Amino acid sequence: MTDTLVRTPGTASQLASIHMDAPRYRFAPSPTGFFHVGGARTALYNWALALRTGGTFVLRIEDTDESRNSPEWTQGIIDALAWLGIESTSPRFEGPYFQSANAELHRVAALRLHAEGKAYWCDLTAEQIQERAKESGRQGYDGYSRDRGLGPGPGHVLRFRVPEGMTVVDDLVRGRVEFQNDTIEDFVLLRGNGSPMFLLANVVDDIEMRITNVVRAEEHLPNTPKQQLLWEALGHAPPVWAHVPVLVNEQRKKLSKRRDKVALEQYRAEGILADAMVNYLMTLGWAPAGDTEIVPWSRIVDEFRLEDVNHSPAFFDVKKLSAFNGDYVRMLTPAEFIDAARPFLAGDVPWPADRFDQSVFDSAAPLIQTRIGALADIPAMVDFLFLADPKIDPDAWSKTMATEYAADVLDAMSEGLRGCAWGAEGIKAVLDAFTESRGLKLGKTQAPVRVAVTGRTVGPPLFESIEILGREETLRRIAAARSRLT
RNA sequence: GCUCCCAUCGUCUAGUGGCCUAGGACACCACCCUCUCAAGGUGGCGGCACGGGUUCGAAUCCCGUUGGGAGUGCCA
Repeated sequence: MTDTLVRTPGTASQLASIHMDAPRYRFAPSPTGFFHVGGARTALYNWALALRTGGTFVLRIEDTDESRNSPEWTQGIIDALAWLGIESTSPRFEGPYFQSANAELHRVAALRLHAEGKAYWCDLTAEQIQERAKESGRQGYDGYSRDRGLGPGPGHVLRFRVPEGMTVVDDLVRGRVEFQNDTIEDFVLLRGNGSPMFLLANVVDDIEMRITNVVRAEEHLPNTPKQQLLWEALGHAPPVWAHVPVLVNEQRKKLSKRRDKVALEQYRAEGILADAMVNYLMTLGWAPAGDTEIVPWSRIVDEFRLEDVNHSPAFFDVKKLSAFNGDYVRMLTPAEFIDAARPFLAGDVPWPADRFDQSVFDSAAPLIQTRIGALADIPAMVDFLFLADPKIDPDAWSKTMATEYAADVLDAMSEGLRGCAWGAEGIKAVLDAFTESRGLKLGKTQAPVRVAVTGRTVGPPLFESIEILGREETLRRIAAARSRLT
């Protein structure tokens, strides 16, 4: 790492050159134990941009808060990014860096600001600040220690001396945003214990890592003038800012882990395909050209532009995600589908592990591929193939077996299936014969058979299912159901 | 409260002054297909928050109102 930061407050030509090199984007999550879908979208935006500009995606773990630090959480972030297609082995990828590793650098920068008169020490406690605010009727810190000339000491915080004037943030998605500096309080750079605050650490790291483009969620917009002031105070031209709208729930509140399902890992565990998640996330706040939103990543990389990102918050709609996923599941080749299903057929499944037969599943797979929203729906759709006895749904039973032809259709199938040619066609012919002889509809007569064999009224096509199940087992199930009818 | 952001069908969006009688997708409804359920096909429902301007002309530009949201820590 170079130390462009601490030494020289870059000359004009240096500043210019920073922005002429290939852009450097960054994604700077704090490790919190799970990966937020909002973070996923931000990461994807940065990744797409880095790819299309020939730039770099820098991953920095913002772990300066002790309570948010755990090595396995960092691994979780890297795994989640990899799942999204953001591979740490890519030449476009850099990091992970750890903010905590730069703590000394942050302090040096803060002290330099103090030496230059751009920051000052303050000994007021949070309570004292509150009291003063209450008395004066104004909010926040009032700059009490600005000219007291205090030095460092136990419990003394270092505050940034916000200059007079106005700070203009040029934002690629927001446009020009103006902040009057007198609405920005002298914020803390160094805590009473000497440790650096996020705002400082973030800026120092960005400078240190030669970040040229900061693309992050809108919630950081109010921080931006402070950070820009810091960039300038440290002698550098600020990066190109872009604040994308936040993701919200149905109440239009920012997605929070408390009330909303936000963990990427959870969607993954439910069998949302990575491609579907990526595609869906990219359509929140942005849309590809044309009349379909289902587009390959390569097209997204070609077309995505921050200037086209919507300005208002987007509702993270699980239903639409699921629809996207259904599309992606159906796009899979049979072999790909079987492969994708694999993790969902072991472990917590409704059948005993030793009864599972991969080849049986393989032949049933095409029948269920169009029938699931997420991969986790698969077991419930094929459980009858691997259970010793089908799990009979009571409602399905009472509804279908109460018909006056239920016993007869079971008898007819029992009889006909014994000698028919074994295949969906032959099996269907048996039921057809009975159905016609009674002047009924196939839709009616198949129901008792389906319940007897699979336990449910809905499921994959019956005749193919029976074919896969096998003659002997089918006959056994039909007989079992028939005997229950007395 | 203060600072900032935002405002097109229920939702995600297209739209950058005339191609808009506002397009697509999800959801929903109907029909077709059909052994159930899906998938697929066809059609339907449904929107420029409101009020002023500017303009020959406004969803598109300006102002205001209203309504949402974010931030407001010695968290990140």
